[in-house]
Amino acid sequence: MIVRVAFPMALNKEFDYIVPPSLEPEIQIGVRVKVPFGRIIKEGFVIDTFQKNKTKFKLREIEKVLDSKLMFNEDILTLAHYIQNTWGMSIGEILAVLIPNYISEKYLDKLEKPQTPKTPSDFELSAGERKIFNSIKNFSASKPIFLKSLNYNLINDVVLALAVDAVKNKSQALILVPDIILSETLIKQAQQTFGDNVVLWHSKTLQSARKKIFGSLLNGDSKIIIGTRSACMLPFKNLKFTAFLDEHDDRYKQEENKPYYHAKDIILFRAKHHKTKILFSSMTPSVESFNMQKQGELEMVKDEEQLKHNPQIIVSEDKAEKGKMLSSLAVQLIEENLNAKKQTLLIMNRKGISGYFCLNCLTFVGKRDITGYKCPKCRNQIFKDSGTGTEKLQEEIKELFPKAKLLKVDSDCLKTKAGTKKLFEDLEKNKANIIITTNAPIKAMSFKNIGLASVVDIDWQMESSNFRSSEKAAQLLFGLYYNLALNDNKGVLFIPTQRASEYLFKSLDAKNYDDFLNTELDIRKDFVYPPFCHLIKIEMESKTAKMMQKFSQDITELLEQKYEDIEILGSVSTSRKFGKFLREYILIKLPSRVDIPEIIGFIAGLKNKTVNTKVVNNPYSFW
DNA sequence: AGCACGCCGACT
DNA sequence: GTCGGCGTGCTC
Repeated sequence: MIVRVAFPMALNKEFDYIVPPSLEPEIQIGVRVKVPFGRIIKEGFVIDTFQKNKTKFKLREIEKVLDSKLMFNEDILTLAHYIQNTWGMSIGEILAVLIPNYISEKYLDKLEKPQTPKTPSDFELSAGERKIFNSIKNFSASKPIFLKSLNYNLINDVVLALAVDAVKNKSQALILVPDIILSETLIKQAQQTFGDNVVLWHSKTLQSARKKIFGSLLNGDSKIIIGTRSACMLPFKNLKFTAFLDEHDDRYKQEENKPYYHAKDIILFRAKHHKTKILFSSMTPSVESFNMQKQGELEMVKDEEQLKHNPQIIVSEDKAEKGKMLSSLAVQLIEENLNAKKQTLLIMNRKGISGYFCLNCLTFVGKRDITGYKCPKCRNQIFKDSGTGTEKLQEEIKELFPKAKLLKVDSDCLKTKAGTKKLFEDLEKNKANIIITTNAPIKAMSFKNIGLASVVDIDWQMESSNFRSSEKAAQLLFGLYYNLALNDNKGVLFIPTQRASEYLFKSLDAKNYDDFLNTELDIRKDFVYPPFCHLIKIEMESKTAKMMQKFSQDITELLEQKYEDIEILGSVSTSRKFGKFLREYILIKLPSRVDIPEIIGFIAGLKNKTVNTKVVNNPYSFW
């Protein structure tokens, strides 16, 4: 017998070996083996078996079979092939991601018969919720369903009811959320109803818990998994339902580490095998989903929520004084809001610093690499940064409103349960007067006391080179607007901008998100951006600008020669330096989703010693 | 990706 | 002489 073995290394090739007759009974697709590889012995995954040598090579023999239980099944192998073709990684590397070393044989041995699911206490749905639940249930699994609603409680109730309904038949349901800490309400509600059969999966889930979850899923237990994006790759046995809450959230795309997958693509692929019903929900749908809806690729279910009041939206071109962040109108609005004993929410995303101060003599030394740098005045080597945008804003607020209770929410605070809880309590109990935050957890926070919300640096967000920047800005602004509108207390949304004539602000002024989506879609079509083309990004990193330039020229020429109908943008340089490395990227526009594996493979083959590359299919980040 | 071979310069 | 720099080529 011959086996095909995939090694967990960045080599897009598999290797065949002879199985000595004594080991044949132990061999199956899904076990790991020890084999001679060149001069060394390596561990690899058996991904195929044959009777005859299909290669021109003289094969060597495997040395040892490492597992008596399967480490992966057909479903996971199919998924691995899909990931390889779509996101470009070797099968062995992908399997190493999908089947981490925490599956121990011991644990798999202990598996029992599938547990019989506990009967959930019947889910209480209101009449309106029941209607929506039924209409979603009546759709077949052939198209994803979009639940458009402004009511978080309704979405949670309906999604949980659908999940509970799906697992009744010895199957599994997955509820994906962008952020686990901000999904407390949903999790508590799920646990109350379904107890131990609710399982949480996120980056901080402990190894011991992961072992249990893996074993349990492989065992086919009925579970409702609530998790962040990586949960889409779990070894489900019979996944009958998947929900994407806040489907427009970019955190469903992984771009830092390989594989650079999008959870939606993974689930859409796996759904074919599992016959999974897919539900997207959001109050501000992504442009991609909106287009799918227009193309008839989505079933639409709308919940017509009555807004409690109609917040005033002020889009203002008033400039702040030089060196200041707040215009006089902004100051006036904050003051009025303070007098009305309501909370002010100031959102600011700019994290960059403008430079460094010498800690000894307070000389400003500008924005520079301070490693080993000495202060020109006092030769001191210790520096402090000038503070981020939010810190400057904080100083300005303190000066203007010394009596106001100020709460600064940094992204670190939102990473911990305690920090998030404290923030929500402070908001709920009206402990803070002015809240400054970098990214607003608007979905989970209380707007009960908020009378004024403002995004201080929306222009900066929109100036980014990301073609999705308008969309992201719109989702933030409309999200704020809807949340203000869902509360009784006559909140005001204040947007300082120098681009008030942009279509985003026209749609915002008209309080019409669909209008924004329509315009945005037209623009994407005119300029040929997704969903009207497919993008591949090649990131390059090099110490020398010359090598990088040559490499990007070569790559562009080769691609243009080889493929018709493609457009190549760039290279785009970035001011960001990583140590001594310069970074640039090239964007490739493909007319449709054709030939992606081929192109990714082709690019991967264009290696250069002095230029490191990273190829990202369907990129979301552009620095 | 690893790993070895092999061809060069610069040290005990 | 030999230690080590990295360019090249191969692994079933």
